[in-house]
Amino acid sequence: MGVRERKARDRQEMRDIILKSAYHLFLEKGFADVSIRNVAEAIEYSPATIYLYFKDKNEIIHALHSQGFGLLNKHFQPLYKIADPFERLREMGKAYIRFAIKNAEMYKLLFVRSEPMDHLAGCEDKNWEEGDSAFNALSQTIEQCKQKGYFKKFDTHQFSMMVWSFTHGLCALRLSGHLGRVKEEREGKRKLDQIMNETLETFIHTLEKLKQ
Amino acid sequence: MGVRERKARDRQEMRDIILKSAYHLFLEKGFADVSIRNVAEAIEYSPATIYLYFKDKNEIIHALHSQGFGLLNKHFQPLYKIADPFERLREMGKAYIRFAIKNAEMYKLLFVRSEPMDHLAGCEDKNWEEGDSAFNALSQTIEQCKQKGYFKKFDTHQFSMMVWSFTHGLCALRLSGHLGRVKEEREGKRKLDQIMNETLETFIHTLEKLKQ
DNA sequence: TTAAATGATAAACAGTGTTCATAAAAACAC
DNA sequence: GTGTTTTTATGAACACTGTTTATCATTTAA
Repeated sequence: MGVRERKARDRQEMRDIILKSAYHLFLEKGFADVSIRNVAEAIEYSPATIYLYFKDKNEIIHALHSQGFGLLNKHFQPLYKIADPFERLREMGKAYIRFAIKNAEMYKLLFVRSEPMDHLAGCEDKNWEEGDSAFNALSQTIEQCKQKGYFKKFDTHQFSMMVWSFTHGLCALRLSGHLGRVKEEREGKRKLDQIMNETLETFIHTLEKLKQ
Repeated sequence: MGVRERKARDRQEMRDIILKSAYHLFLEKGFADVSIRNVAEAIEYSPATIYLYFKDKNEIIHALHSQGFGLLNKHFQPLYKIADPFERLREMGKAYIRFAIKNAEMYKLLFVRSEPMDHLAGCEDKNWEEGDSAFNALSQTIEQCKQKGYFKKFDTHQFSMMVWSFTHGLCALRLSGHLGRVKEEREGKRKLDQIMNETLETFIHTLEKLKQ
């Protein structure tokens, strides 16, 4: 009797429907403006029904959070083919920024909002595989750069933190609207995407000078 | 008859009372968990009264936003005495991070939340003096560094953007809880503040190598 | 003293996340 | 097939949120 299995399958299916609908609404209306009632209406169920499949709104957010990291890792995958580690590092920066701009709401969910991290702090024993996976990709690339003569005197972990901090900072300033407020941009001299590329290139350029 | 003047004074006084109370509540309960009704109760007035002094919640947020920049600029003021521009740059980084940690909710209001920037985008003609002031302090310091032989081949504005991106990224990751989730920290090897200092030092160290 | 303007508020509107008793449907035991 | 238990779904409610409006008291102006 596979009735238990079918029920488990049905349950997972329902969870997926809710998540998919919630994600679409996030993309449409932005993260802050989606309510449980919106999701319920979209899937043509009562709001209370959602609470049969998710403990609360945070659990939905966290589920999307996990999916988002999967998406980010997918964006990174093609870059692992790049043999030269420094070139790969540059392309990782570009890919990271592309991801942040193309999936703005998702990026905020992954790296700006603190709710998912708080939720994660609750279950402390559990490792944060998705996050570590992305960070390890960076660390490994930097380690390989070191073997090619870059950043020789620097600690790999600290250097990775620094690179991540810069890249995230650039994306965060862009998504929060602060980048569009700097004088030069306000005067319309440059487009936002151009500023981001130039700033990334400036950063990469400083790293380039750290060879041997 | 100074009745107009007195009324204007009373009005400003009431606005200050509301702002002060709102700020205290923000510090206590965090930005997201403060409502107009909370503020009203704290000052012992009806919620509707607040709307006589502020158009809506965003205007309160934006008023605090302005005050926050004043506070940040105050934190920077002592640093202008430092003669050596590179040393000043380092201390600006430290001061920025100190400010972000000590005034976490305010920092989020200033640099993470997008509402104040959206509100600012509404009145486009108005310059954003407070923000430019802080950014100019950074730009000038970097310009002076260039005169001392640092970053010679770099554009001042782009280089300033890069430095700001890094510093903000570090603070943002800390305040959103992402810094506490990196493997090394999860294993309890290092304290958060130590990580931030080390990462800043790593960054400063890369800049140091860009002399002449 | 009367008329107009201002200040303050209770009540209401439309929305939020969440809980709970109730009703319908499916699974199980006999 | 009947009766019982478990699962699934929901309407209604609770305690909130930001904001608006009609109403009332007070202060200013004529």
